[in-house]
Amino acid sequence: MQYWLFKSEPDVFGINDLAKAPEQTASWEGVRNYQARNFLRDEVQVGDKVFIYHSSCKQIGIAGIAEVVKSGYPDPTQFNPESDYYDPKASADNPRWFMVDVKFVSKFNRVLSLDKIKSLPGIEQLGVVKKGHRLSIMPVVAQEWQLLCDAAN
DNA sequence: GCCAACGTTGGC
DNA sequence: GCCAACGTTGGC
Repeated sequence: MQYWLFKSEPDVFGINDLAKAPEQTASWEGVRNYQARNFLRDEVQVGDKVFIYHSSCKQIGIAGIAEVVKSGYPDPTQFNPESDYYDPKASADNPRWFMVDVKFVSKFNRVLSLDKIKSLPGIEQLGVVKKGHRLSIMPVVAQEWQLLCDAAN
């Protein structure tokens, strides 16, 4: 079992949207970055826990927790010319982009803010605190996960 | 809305 | 395969 952090813009899809989704489950579609794609395709597994991180918004930080309920499979939006995520170079035989399904687990009483996260000793290796780190899917080690959960309570 | 940092593209 | 130009991300 591994831990992850998924970034999202709450204006597009945030922790509340996940909580309100049918069966509180949603496809994590639209990831268009190769390194993040590789995580989704090869490493994210059913049962893994995921921090939902809100970016580009008023309250930046970790908003809650989700759990992976389906591991990597081709993201259908890449085949849909109507979609913002359409990729003309992708084909059904040779899909380029992958996604997983996640289910809502919990929402923090308050967002664990980026400022607070940065202030935690021992968190220096977490991608999200590094300047210029733009990866939207990133691994979190168990120690960091625990630290962040403690800080959220 | 600014801008630094980063990823991707495409000409050579 | 280099690298400049361009587009995007994301905190501020």
